[in-house]
Amino acid sequence: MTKPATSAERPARSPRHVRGPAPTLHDVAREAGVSLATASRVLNGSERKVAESFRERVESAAGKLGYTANVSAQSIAKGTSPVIALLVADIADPYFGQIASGVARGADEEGLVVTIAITERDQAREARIVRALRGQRPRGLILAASRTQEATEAETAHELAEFVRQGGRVVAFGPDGEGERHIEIDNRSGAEALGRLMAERGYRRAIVLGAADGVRTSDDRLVGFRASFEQAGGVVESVHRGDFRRESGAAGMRAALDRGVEAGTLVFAISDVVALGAMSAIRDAGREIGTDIAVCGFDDVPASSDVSPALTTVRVPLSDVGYQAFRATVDVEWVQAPLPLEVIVRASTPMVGS
Amino acid sequence: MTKPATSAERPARSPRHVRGPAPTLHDVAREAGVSLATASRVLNGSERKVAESFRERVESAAGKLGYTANVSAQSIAKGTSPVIALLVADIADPYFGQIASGVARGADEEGLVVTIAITERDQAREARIVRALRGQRPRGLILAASRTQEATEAETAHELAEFVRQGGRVVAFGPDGEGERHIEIDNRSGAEALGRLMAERGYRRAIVLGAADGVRTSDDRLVGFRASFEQAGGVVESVHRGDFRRESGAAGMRAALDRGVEAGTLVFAISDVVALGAMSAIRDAGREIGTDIAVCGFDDVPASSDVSPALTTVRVPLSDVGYQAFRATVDVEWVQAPLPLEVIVRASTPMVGS
DNA sequence: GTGAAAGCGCTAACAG
DNA sequence: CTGTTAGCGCTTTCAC
Repeated sequence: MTKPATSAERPARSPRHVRGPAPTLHDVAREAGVSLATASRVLNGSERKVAESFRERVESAAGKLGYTANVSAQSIAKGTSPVIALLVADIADPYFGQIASGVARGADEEGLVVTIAITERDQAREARIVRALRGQRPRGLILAASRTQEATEAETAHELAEFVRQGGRVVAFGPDGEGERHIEIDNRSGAEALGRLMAERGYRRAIVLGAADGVRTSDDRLVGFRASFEQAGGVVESVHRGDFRRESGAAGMRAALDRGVEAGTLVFAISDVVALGAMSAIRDAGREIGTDIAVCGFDDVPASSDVSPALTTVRVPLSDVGYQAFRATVDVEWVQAPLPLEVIVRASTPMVGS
Repeated sequence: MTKPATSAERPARSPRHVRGPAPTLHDVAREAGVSLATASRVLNGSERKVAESFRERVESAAGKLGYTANVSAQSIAKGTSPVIALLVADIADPYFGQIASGVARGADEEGLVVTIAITERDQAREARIVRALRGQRPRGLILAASRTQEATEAETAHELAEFVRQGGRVVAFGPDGEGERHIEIDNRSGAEALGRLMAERGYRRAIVLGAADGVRTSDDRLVGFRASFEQAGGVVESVHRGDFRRESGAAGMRAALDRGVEAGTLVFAISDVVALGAMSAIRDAGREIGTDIAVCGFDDVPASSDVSPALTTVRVPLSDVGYQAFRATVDVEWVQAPLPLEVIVRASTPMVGS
C-alpha cells in the first residue's frame, strides 16, 4: 500500500561525498525546481523549447548530482534500445578482432552501444547466446561467428527467425538467406585470382588446408583456387580438412609433411591464421618456407606481414566488412558497398626457379 | 486520458507468422491464463513456489509466443543490470583482444553481458565514453585502455569517481588508486628477469623502444630492464619514445638505424606489437634480426611465436588478466590471483658469439 | 500457491 | 513553453 512517492516525500539526495544510488531525473528536477518533463527535455529530449534560464538550472543540477540518464529506463520508455549485438567465435582471433573494430567504429558514429558475445565455435552455445541477446532487444544482431555451416544450426535459426519476426534485424556473413541481410565477401573470385597468380609464378603442385566440407567460406575459397589453378595446368594434390584455427593449420601441415611434400609445392591455407600454423609446422619439420615449400593464405590479418618470409595472401578489408555489417544493421535502405579483395604477393611464394 | 490497458482490452497477440513487437510477460500470462506474477515467477523469479500445472502452461505459452524477458525492463525493476563494460584502446590489437577474451569468459560464467567500447587512445573520447557507459548502470567497468598516464585524465577520473560513488565498481590496470580495484602486472620484475637473461646471453648494448615518459607500464618495464641489464654490466644506449603501436616501433627503429646501430645490439621494445614493428624496420633496412640486431619484446601476443626469427619476450597471461579483471568487478571479496610472468627466449636473441 | 497493484526511471501525449 | 499524467515491461510486496 505504498503511496506514490511525491517529490515532497522522497528523501533528498545525499551529499556529494556519500556513496549511494545513482540520482534519477526526479532528483535533478527537484534540485532544479522544475518538473520532470522539463528536466527530461533539457537533458535528453529533442532540443529546443526550453527557456534558457530553466535549461541552465537543470544542467547545473544535473552536473552537481552527477546525473546520467538510465539507459534501461529510456529503452523501455522509448520502446527501443541503443544496442547492437555482435556475435563472434573468438574475439582474440585477429580476423574477428578486425571485424569487431569496424563494427565498433560504426556504432560509435551512431551513438550506439555494442554488446559482444563469444560462441567459441560451439553451436549449442551460439543458440543460447542468441536467445540471451534477444532479451536486450538490440536494434540489430551481427552474426560474424557463423563461418560454420551454410545453413545455421536449427536451434539458432529458430531464435534468429523469432528475433526478426519481432522486428530485429540480423546481419549474417555469407550467401543470401530469407529476410535477413547478408555481407558477401567474394571469396571465390579472390581465391581464383590467387590461384591464377600462383600458377603464373610457376607453381604446379598445391595442397590445400581447408575447413570442414560444407563450410561455405572454405568451400568457396577452395573451389575458386582450384578452378583457376587447375585451369592453368596446376594440380591440387590433396585437401586436408580442419577448421579456421591456427592449430588446425599446424596439424594439417604435419599430416601433409608426414606423407611427404615435394620441394616446390605450394600450400594454400584457407585463412591466414591457418597459414601461420602451417608455417610453424613447416619450420618445425626443418623445411624452409618459400623456395622449398611455398605458402599462401587468405584474409591478410596484421600478423601476415610480420612473419618472415611474409605471407602471400588475399587482402579482405576486414574492418570495412565489420563497418558494412554495422550499416546493414541500422540503415533503412541498404546496399552493400563493394568490398574489393586484392591479392598481396609476398615472400612466402617466390617465383619458381628464381 | 488513456485508461490503463487491462488484459481484456489489449489486442491479442498476432499469429506467429506476422511480424510485430516482441511479446511481453503480459502476453504470456494471458495466453497461459495466469497472472502476471505467476508468469514472472516461473519464467524468471527465484525458483520454487509454482504448481507444476501452471508452470507447464506458462512455459508452453512462452515457447509458443517466442517470449524472452526484456532485459531493460528487468534491470529497472530490479534496480541492477547484468552488464559489465569493457573499455579498450583498440579491439583489433592482440593485446586487448586477449584481455577481452578473458573478460568475456568470466562474464559468460556469471551470465553477464559485456559491452565494449573503444577509446582509440584518445583521452577526450575516453571521458565521453565512460560517461555514456555510466548510463548503462553496469555492475562494473573495466578500464583496460589506460596504459596511458599514471593518473587518468581529470575528466575521466571525475566520471569514474561519480560512477563509484553511485555504487559501481571500476577495475583499472596499474598501481593502486583510491577506492578502486586494480590489476597489477609486475612489469618491473618481468623486465628485470628479461634484462638479466639478456645480459647472461652476452648482450652488452641495448636500445629501448618505449612509450612516452610517464606512461606507467612503459616506465616500469624500462626501469626494470635497465636495472638488471646495467647491473650485469650492460648499457642502455638510448631510449626512443613513442607509444604502444606497431608503427611506433617501426618509426623508433628507423630513427635508431639512421643514427647507426652496431651489430650485436639488443633492441628491447616495450611491447611485442612494438617489437614487431621494429623487426619490420630492421628487415626493411636490410639488416638481419638475431645475430646482427637482436630484438625482444613484452606480452607474448600470439604473433610473437609466428614471426621468424620468433620473438623473445616476457609472457603475460593476458587472458587470465582479463579474467581476473572481471572477477574483481563482480566478487565481493577479492584478492588478485597471481599473474606469473615468464621470460620466453626465442630465436630473436641468440647467444652472443654463437 | 496465486493474484492485485505499486512502483523502477523515463518519455510522450495532453492540458494549461 | 511548462507541468501532469499515463504508461513502457517487469518485479515484488502484500493480501487472499
